[in-house]
Amino acid sequence: MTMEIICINGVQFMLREYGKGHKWCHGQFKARGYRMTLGREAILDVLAQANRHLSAEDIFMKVYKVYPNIGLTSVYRTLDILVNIGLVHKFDFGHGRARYELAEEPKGRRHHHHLVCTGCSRVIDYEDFIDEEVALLKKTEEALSIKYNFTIMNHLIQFYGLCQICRNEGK
Amino acid sequence: MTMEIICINGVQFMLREYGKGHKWCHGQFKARGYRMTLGREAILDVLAQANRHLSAEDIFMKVYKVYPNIGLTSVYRTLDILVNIGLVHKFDFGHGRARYELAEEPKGRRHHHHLVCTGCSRVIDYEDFIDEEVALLKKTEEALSIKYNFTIMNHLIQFYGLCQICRNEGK
DNA sequence: ACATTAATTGATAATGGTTATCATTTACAG
DNA sequence: CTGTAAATGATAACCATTATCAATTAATGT
Repeated sequence: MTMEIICINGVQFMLREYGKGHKWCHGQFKARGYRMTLGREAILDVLAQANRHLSAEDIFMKVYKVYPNIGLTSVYRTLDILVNIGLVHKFDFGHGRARYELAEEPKGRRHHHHLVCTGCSRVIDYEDFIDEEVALLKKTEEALSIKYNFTIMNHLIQFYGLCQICRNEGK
Repeated sequence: MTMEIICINGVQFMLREYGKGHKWCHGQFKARGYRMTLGREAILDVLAQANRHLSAEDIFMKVYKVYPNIGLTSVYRTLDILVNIGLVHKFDFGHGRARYELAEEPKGRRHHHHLVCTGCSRVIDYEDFIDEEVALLKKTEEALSIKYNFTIMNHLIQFYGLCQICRNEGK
């Protein structure tokens, strides 16, 4: 893992390279006229280290531990920018709050889909696609792009049902 | 289309058979200890006649025209029951409000997936699956069921991107 | 380094979809 | 017809998200 020291507002930061790392994120921000701040840096850090889809409040609390000046509003604002840039995916499992996760998966995590339990709200990620599945998905996206003249940027695939525990409770 | 007259609270109602029709819905309600009321009847009617995913307020307004006694609260309550029974699917396109549609598709409509434009929030339904797609989806569901011991009841597949209009505006 | 300026911030209030409360009404079994 | 628990609608509460706005700050040019 490569490292680099940068300096924001007089404070030194280590830029770790998770996949397309922070350095790259900085570039993306800058290129679009956004400024890099301590808060945004910390939010990116939290997202990069998370291994689950976090809610805005989850992110706020994690950032707060490291940077207590953070405000919930800024978390929402930054997430909004990140989603628009395409760096972050925003999901909704129907539990009343949105969930966010880095589009470029750090730590070797890969793209995954979700199994959502309608009983206990648990969400299981699975990423063990069969090659056939990936190939067909790609083919489907291409066909849809052409047929509906629609540029596909991302997809969301969720299976709803009951996990083992909830199924047994239903007896 | 078969018809049948029933009587709720002294008022006559025609039970139309949309796919698994109202008669069947009544049975589902009763079997679970719920009562059939004018409001619920009207909500089912609206859902059966809708050809797009409606929000709770959409449904409220449509029902109101036919049954002005309806309250928004009851719409939410009934939808909640219908979702739990499995008669209605609840979607969230990330626009701040949930969308509902009958699981058993009336009027010959079939199961479909969504193209969601992140620019204008438009939602395009498509139901022209390739046979291959259906077959693989089924296979995937079976594999996931076994691997994660998870009973799959439903799935949600959405492709996010830009429609023609929004893509051109982005220039 | 320093000054300038517009982007960013956080505290606060407002918004809006959904849910809880509760007294009244109503479906329906006996 | 009656008893009773389910269902209702009006209202208030809830909670995630957004808008507002004065104060702060990152980045640019000097």
